[in-house]
Amino acid sequence: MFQVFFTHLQEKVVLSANEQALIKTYFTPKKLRKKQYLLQEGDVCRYFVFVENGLLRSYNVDEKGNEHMIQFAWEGWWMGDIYSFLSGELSTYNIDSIEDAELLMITLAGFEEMMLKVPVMERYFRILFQNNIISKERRLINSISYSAEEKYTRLAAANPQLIQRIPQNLIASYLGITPETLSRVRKNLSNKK
Amino acid sequence: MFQVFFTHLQEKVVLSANEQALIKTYFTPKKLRKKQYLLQEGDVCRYFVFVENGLLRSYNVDEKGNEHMIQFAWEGWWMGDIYSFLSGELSTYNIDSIEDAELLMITLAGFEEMMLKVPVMERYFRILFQNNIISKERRLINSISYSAEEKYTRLAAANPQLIQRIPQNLIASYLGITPETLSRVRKNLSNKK
DNA sequence: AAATGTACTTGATCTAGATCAAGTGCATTT
DNA sequence: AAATGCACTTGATCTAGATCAAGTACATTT
Repeated sequence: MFQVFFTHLQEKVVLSANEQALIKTYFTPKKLRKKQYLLQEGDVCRYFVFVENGLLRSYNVDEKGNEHMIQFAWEGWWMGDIYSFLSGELSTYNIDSIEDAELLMITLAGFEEMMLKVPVMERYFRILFQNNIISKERRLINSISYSAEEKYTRLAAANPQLIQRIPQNLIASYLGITPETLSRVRKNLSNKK
Repeated sequence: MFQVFFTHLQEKVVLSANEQALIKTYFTPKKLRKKQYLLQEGDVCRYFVFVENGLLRSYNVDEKGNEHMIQFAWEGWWMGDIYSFLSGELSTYNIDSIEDAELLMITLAGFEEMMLKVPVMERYFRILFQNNIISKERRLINSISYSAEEKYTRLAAANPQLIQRIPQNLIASYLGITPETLSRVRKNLSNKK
């Protein structure tokens, strides 16, 4: 259950057996079936979760009922509404699973205590967040700078696994375009070849 | 020269006088005149910089010559191309100053050594990056979910200082809309009142 | 196996925002 | 003080992508 987790941690920091054992105690495993919610808007995000396997998504729903994909997370990724998690404010996010998933969950109290007891986790999260900023910044540049077709081809180039694994209508939403436009963009690209 | 800097640090972590003295040694002060470059595309981003005062911007320039604002940074903010800084790869970013600025610069070697010598800086940057993720995620949601008018009003609500301090054409670029559209949006909003 | 639902495609139309173009008012340079 | 150059505005037109609508193909439920 902690296999992917510790593999992922050890890619960024070195952990002793003692530290690993201690870290484990802060997490609660949880299984989530396809389509089940982990968080619904209006609730507080009480857990920051690591995905051992499976696939989750987070999204907002606007006044017209349209979903806007914020993030996808599969094996080795973290998921949550960090703002709500840290501040205790109500979340506007929905989080549910696209595929059956196994998760490791930590509360805010656990998160904070773990940092004090296992200081190397400060380093781990510093590096994790650092990388996250880089990818969010890229997505942002993509979003403000390019046409629908370019957004898609750049995403496909930077993140081919995402294209294979995520349904097309969710990719469209992730890019901020309609499913119809994405369908036409793809048709267009396949004709070009 | 380090006033804003240590005030900012102490908002997030506690530092002894010794730690402060040691931290200082890793930074080089620099003054940057209005319109001067700190980084040009094609160069490697050798410094991560803290803005003591003044105002910087980072942006990409696309094939058509259009600028796309990535970030603004004034007193108390950090600026750089984190990806290029950490990886040593060439940057696509340009960074220059909108207002005369005083900066504190650290190299990658300095950054890494500082983390080892003053471990509480891991915590500082973890918290800094954490907050940065929250604001980038908001900007991203704004970008994929809303109309030009909504993008502007939401930015103005979340970040009124930005509206006051940044020229309108740069705000337009930051939002991913044209200056003409932003001008019309503002006219429209002032008529509504 | 039938029925229902959902993802995706394709076509027709509409519209928000881009583009192009000209004009105004400041600020900076000479 | 004149001249040059931006930032911003306003108008006219164009277009990429949204919306609306219908049809097809799987997948899931009953």
